[in-house]
Amino acid sequence: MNSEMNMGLPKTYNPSEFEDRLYAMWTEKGYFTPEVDHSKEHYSIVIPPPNITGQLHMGHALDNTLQDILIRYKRMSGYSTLWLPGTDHASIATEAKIVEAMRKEGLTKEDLGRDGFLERAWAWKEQYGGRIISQLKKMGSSCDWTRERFTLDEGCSRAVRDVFERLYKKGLIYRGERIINWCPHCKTSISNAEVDYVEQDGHFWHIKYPLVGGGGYVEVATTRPETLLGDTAVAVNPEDERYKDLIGKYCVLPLVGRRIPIVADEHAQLDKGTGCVKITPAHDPNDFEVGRRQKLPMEVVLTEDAKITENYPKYAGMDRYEARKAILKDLEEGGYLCQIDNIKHEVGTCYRCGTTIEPMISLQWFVKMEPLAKPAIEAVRDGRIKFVPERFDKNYFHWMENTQDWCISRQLWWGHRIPAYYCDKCGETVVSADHVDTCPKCGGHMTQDPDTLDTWFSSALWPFSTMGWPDITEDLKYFYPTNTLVTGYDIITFWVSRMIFSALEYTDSIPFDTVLIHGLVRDAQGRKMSKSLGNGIDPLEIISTYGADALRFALATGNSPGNDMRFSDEKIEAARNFANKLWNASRFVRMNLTIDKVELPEASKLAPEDKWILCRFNKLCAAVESSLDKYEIGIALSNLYDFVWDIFCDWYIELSKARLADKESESGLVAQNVLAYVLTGTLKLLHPFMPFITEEIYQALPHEGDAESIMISAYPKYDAALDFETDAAHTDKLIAVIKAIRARRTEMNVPPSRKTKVYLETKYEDSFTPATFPFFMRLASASEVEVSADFAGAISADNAAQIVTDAATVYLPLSELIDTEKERARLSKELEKTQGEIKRLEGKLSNAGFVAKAPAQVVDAEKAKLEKYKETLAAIEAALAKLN
RNA sequence: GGGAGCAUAGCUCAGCUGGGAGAGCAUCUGCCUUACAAGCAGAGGGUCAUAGGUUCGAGCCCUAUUGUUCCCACCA
Repeated sequence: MNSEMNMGLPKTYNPSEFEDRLYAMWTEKGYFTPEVDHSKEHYSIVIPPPNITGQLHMGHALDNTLQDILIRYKRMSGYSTLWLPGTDHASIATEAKIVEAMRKEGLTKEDLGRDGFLERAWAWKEQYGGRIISQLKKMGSSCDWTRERFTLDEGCSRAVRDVFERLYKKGLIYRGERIINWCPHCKTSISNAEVDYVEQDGHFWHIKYPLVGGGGYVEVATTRPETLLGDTAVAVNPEDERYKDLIGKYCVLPLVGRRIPIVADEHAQLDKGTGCVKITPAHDPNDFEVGRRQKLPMEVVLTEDAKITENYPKYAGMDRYEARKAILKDLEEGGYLCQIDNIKHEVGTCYRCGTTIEPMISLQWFVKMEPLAKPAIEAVRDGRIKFVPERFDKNYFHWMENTQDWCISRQLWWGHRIPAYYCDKCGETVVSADHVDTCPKCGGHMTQDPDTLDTWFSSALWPFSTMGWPDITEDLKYFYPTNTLVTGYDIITFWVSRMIFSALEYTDSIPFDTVLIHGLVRDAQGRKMSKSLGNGIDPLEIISTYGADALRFALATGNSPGNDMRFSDEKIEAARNFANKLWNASRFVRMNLTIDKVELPEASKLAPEDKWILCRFNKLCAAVESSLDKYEIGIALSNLYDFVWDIFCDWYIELSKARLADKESESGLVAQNVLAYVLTGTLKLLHPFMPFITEEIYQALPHEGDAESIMISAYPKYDAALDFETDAAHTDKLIAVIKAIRARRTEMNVPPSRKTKVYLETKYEDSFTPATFPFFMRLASASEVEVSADFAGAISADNAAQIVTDAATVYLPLSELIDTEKERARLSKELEKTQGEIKRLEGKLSNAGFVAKAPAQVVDAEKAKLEKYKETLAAIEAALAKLN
């Protein structure tokens, strides 16, 4: 074939040559931007907005591959499809990054001031915030970039202020002094969800607190001895007989000398430690509660950078760990330290920086969760929102049912500033979405709260804030609620649950109906990919060496919802090989096409193998659709893989070659049309998974009368007219016989170059018409073929290998290679095996319980199997008889 | 302490509502058969973790056990 015939398809598959070009073409044509078309159903997804600080990693690659598959599938299936992209301002992460960069220049936040800092932050966002977006484009993500949003843009900010005001007025947002998780490194509060508990080695220090007035001591134990400075009581359980007499008495706090009461509180457990607990209300969440119940004073001993306060001059200014050492030394010298245990315990750390968090008493803003959680639980319980796989709803329920009030204020500058204003003069608090300058009460000047909101507060509004809410825009009316949310199980609590209660509260609607959960992408050894391990695989490098389609294929194949997956070189190579296979099969088809318009010939003109491939293709359409509708993306893709490789390439293309020898003949033209029809359809089915290669090939194939781009063509559907099941059975028999011949020849070490005559003894002569003879010559090394219902002794069994299949008995005249004894042994073995099967089936069918209780179609299938085995048995017996 | 997942071929994993186990890679054998050696044709390899149970029938459902991973929880 010369190269002009091969328009648009170079000999080697080189994805980097066309991927960017096609993406630019799609964008230019505006295919990613949907119409608000009320005659169509909508399908929408909002992207989990990546952090502007982020670089594309395998997690994003997987998440976006899955979303793009769904979006492209729905788009081709006739929905008006919106995939709304954007990025997250990521308050802590971004601020930390900028502060770090400033530190290198010798600058602090305070040096720049709030406005100066924000200016710098925005400049940083302009410079780097788009990086991840361009990386998403390399993946082929068909997001509507004309609708791109940012959690800190004007619209999202307005939604945030609006929600804050509403919740405040409803009493669902309040400000109060609570124990919060404080990160001494980030110097901000963080929510409970942002605390990671990691196991660490630690100690249990047992300390004696002498009783006032002598008469001994109480022994308490702690993992954080430095908090001793803040103790304002010792608690014992009211039921504890050992300490009954001590309740109401006082002990002396070692090193400090403060008199502290011994109180009775449920918090102290009888069977734990000594039964006495030191109470530090300002630095421990439990103790805080005890302090409230017992009306204990609160003693703050740590500053916001976790140093001891001025109140304790001996330790003032020491870091918490320095202070711990110093205090332990002093305790020991004072004879207060009585025992040290080594323990492993879970220590709370900041999920961003890993610093051990410090529980602190602090004035913060909170969202009251209980009233919001209730309807959110209900929405999942009654099935309006579905998790895929379902088991993740347990996670969700557990979190929602036990969630505590959400601390939303952060001591950061980069983020949504809290829309609360305090009067400088009278102290009045006003919460308002609009800026407030003067106090409505006294006319004094009002100052806005300096704090900003938790990043997740704005992410929680993402599905509707991005569509213009609180305005009721056309987009909101048409595309909201969205359909599918695709995300990893690691952010169900952070994000998914908060979107659900937010949407229900503010928009009176669910935000999406399905949450598709995927797992983590791990490395080849199954380890989490992480910066510190340095085992991360860069998706962009994978794209540049193997192509985006291969990456997408590797991530989607064999991936089942909710499960982690491993990524390895073998996997990506297998994916690339598949792309290459598809490429070459397409080249074959393209170079054999003389037609410039593809039309499926009428059924009467189709050869059996045409009907066979059409029938298989048709079933594939049904299987892919049903898998995709169930979010079984991995299964859909493996069906496609098998079809392309085993069915289309290994069999149909090979079978078509005989007729393509004369392309202009009627049968040659039929073959061309069927080849092109099935290939085009297969490309369409594959397009959501591998958008680039399918488009590139589609453009090289004739597609007159079809869409100008594969991405806006119609997704192939099951078509009853193509269900040629009975005709396809002929080709199934043909394939079975060819395979049996090949296997036998290999077993007997007959080289492919040695052609043999094939004698086919069969009662299915319809399946083995002379039109099938060339297949035996091409695919089974046949020199010629003869078919008969019964060769009746015309062939000597001593001179021919006998191959028994349920469709035919084949004789291969290979006289000098025949060892009668071996033949007999082989046939006897097959006989035995077949008899075993028959016995098993007969047993099953004579089982009254089976026949009575199994579904009729199962029983019928078993009966049919039995008949087949009986036929095979007869054929083997005949073959054996001939050996004698 | 509570909850969940996983355990299937040498490796990595599929296996949909129960009807005699599959793929990729690896291994072995033979092929440059003009789309593809990133390929073609064959082959070997599994008491589906263990023990019970339900069922006519269990990789699949139930119970327990073992190993493993993860999530949640304020254990002084």
